[in-house]
Amino acid sequence: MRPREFNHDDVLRIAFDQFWRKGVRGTQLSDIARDAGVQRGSLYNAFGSKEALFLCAYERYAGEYVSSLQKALGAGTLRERLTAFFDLTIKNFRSGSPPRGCPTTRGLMELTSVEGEGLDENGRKTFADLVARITDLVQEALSEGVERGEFNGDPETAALHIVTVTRGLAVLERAFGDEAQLRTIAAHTVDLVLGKKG
Amino acid sequence: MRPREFNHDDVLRIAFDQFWRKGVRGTQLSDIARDAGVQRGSLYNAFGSKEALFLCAYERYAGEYVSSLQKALGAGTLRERLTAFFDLTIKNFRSGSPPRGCPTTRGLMELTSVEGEGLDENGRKTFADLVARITDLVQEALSEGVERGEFNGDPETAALHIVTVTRGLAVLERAFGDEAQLRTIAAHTVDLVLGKKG
DNA sequence: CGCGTTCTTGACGCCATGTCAAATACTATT
DNA sequence: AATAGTATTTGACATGGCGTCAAGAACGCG
Repeated sequence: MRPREFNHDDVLRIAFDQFWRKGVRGTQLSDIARDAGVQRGSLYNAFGSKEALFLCAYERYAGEYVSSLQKALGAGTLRERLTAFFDLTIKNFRSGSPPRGCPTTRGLMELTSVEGEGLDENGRKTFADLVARITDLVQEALSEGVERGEFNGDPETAALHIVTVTRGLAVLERAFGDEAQLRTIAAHTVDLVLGKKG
Repeated sequence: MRPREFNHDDVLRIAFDQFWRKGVRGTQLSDIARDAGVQRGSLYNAFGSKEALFLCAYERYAGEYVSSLQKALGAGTLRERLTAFFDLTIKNFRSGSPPRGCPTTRGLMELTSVEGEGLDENGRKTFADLVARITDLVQEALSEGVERGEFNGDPETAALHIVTVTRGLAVLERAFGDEAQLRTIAAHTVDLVLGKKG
């Protein structure tokens, strides 16, 4: 069989970069094909559709993202962990030039626009998985905090609340683009969850 | 001059309904035209473009939405007000069949996908305005709460936090579609802001 | 009663997605 | 080493939606 003439991973990286910068709708497969030095048809052959390519590229990113969050949530006091978690989240929203926003939230909203259909449901599941994985990481940190007496409350509910705030931050970033505002909200959230002095 | 053969407001209602159900991308102007009994060309003549029509339809909705939130935030104890605010927010996400999600968040994410361009910036501003208006309403309720001794804290920061949670709820609704989960987070947020017993 | 302005109508161009068949390049088999 | 088989590449094609435009239609006004 004839071998691929392009590197699967390179294409995913290039595609993700474009999707992140221009959105799914704003990115044309011909752009990705040009940047990757590949014919459009080859992308269809390899991935099936634009949305499938996006999901592949997205999942590749999601793995890296989750492990960086895991690292942030893994060391120090609970307050330090949560602070590092929010810092990384906000930094992620505001990296690139211009700030790129949150790929997760954007992708979810873009792909689940159409009601009740195949690929959209696929996309929804993919994004829901990521949110669930992040929630689990936060919950784990909170549970360890309970054991160490740094937190008393329900880790499950608190984790949901924290993750909800991060998704909300993604929307506010998109609406206002004000990093200081995001940091204020994040710090306030940590204070609310742990108590002012923590 | 020749008079319009269609009712401006009717078209906006029909358009908004479609955009809400199927998203901006998933809605075709021909659908709206058919449902409204209007030619596609007339829509272009009246509104200019698909995205402009969406923004018109959206602004029409935003006014109604904000005033319903205002009503929810205007009576009872602070706890009752915030609870009513979250109830209405969640009910709004979950109304229709299937649940339609949050038009604000969805629209924002869909329209601001492409970086740095005219209409997208327009859309961003429109949505940012709505979020700001809602934040103001919440902040006002909190300030009144401070006067009445029902809340002590910074109304501005707390309002930002609460609105951030509502935007996050919109994302979680999209991801999981679990109304009970949304209600848990909302109740938890009210407890955090006002104190458990409030 | 016509004049001008605005709205309507339907055909058109454009562009992006997605499809397909033929050509191609490699592997495995004999 | 030649050949059969398989997967990939390639470029042309079909489809369909957005947006444009010129010609016609309907009304207010002089």
